[in-house]
Amino acid sequence: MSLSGIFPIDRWNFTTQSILNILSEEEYADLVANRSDQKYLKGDVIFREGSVPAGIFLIRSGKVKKYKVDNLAKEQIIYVANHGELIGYHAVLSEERYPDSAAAIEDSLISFIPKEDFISILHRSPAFTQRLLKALSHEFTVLANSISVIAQRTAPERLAIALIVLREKYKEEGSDEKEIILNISRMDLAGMAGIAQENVIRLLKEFKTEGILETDGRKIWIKDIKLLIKKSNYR
Amino acid sequence: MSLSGIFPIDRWNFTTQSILNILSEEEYADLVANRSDQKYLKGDVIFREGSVPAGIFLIRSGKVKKYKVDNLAKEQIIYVANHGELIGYHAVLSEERYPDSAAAIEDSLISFIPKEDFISILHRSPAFTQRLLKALSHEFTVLANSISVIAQRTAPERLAIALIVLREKYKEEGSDEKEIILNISRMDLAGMAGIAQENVIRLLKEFKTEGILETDGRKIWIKDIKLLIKKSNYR
DNA sequence: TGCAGAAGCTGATATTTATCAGTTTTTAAA
DNA sequence: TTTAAAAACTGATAAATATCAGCTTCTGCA
Repeated sequence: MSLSGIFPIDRWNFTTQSILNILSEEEYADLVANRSDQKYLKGDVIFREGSVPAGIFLIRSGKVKKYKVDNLAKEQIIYVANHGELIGYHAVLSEERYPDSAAAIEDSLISFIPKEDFISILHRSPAFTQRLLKALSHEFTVLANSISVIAQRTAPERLAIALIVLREKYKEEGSDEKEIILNISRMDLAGMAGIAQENVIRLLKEFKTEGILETDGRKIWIKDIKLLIKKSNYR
Repeated sequence: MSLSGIFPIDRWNFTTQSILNILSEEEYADLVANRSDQKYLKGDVIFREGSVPAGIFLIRSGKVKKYKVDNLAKEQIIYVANHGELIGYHAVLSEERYPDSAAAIEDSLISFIPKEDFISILHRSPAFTQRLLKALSHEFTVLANSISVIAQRTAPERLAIALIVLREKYKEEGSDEKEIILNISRMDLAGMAGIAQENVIRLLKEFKTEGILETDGRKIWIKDIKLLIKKSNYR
């Protein structure tokens, strides 16, 4: 599933969206039996780096950024998780503290699942364990890819890549592709691409004059995905 | 296990060194029954990004870099694996092509294990599967950490961090700490820290005048680890 | 609807880092 | 032990990006 046959979009997504599908109805029911649902407003923190995990989170609706704050500097966004995805399970599995923080980038509904229930299903379902093993292995691809991009690409390329990836995440099933609107702060965009917020704005303006996108306040509407892919200089 | 109580060295290492310990003697014997051993000279490529995996590799002796080459640009080193570690298993587990390449950075002896044997043990030993799940989850910590460092640290800080991490990898059990000698090319150092090779050399010279290290040809001898940690500016 | 705070945006400047075009030193093979 | 190739190193310059200090426009709440 490559975007326009050029951009390897599968290299940018974890696959936790589908791992719960492998559970039987009964197993799924048991997994979520003791869940507690909570609404998070845009900007609300879900968990913080360094704290001890008590369970995992299932994003029912909304979008969540996973990020690290180095020293007192700006945030680096590691990943943007969408509805249907699990977050916070790494720390449970590795028996460590959270290596990163998570916060809602739009209003989100999120289920908390106690770690005991997660571990219990893991022990009960070898198929689920295998599926998780596969998902975690794929994450290596995604993260290695990010490392290489951040280290080797120029700022305009990184911003273009961030926009392409976000566009997929904001794409709603069935709706007209031309109507995809990114609703994300310049700060978060800067955190994703690893560049200064001021330069994000300057680059967006440049992209605008090149006919790649339109903006309206914080909203970004990608008009020409082919041009954007060209800008990203991928492959 | 933090270095000098400051630098979180555990954030830089995968844990595949110990995952085979969980196997029974019989399971281990079966895993390596059909292995083939091969010697790789410094610089030899073990597998290449994009190729189809046929098995996994166990590093018997030596050191291996895992890296990505973006477009035609320089290599970005994702990880340096030491003797005792497994490599190439992500692609087998995720049923994808290799997301990165691997090459020996010193003469190494490496066992190739057919993927069927690896998968077979995985199905046979739930304990091994759990251990692998834990190891893969820990990798998230390591890679997320790398992303944040590459995106947010200055060149001297990144080089200092690379040297600290390498020092641990070159530390031989039991030998005098003062005698640790890094034998690594400036090119590989540049690939690890994500900076130009010329600047690696300039920074090394700077570190030398500050009394942090000594060099002799390609060899680097870290004289003052405390000063180096200070240079890395960690925490 | 007015208003305050947040976020978006701008231009000027400083800083960092890469690039280029070499020279010198090291390494390993003949 | 010579010697050619590779790697280490140097200085000058260019390019990319961050920082700073401010202005403007949104946004949501009273």
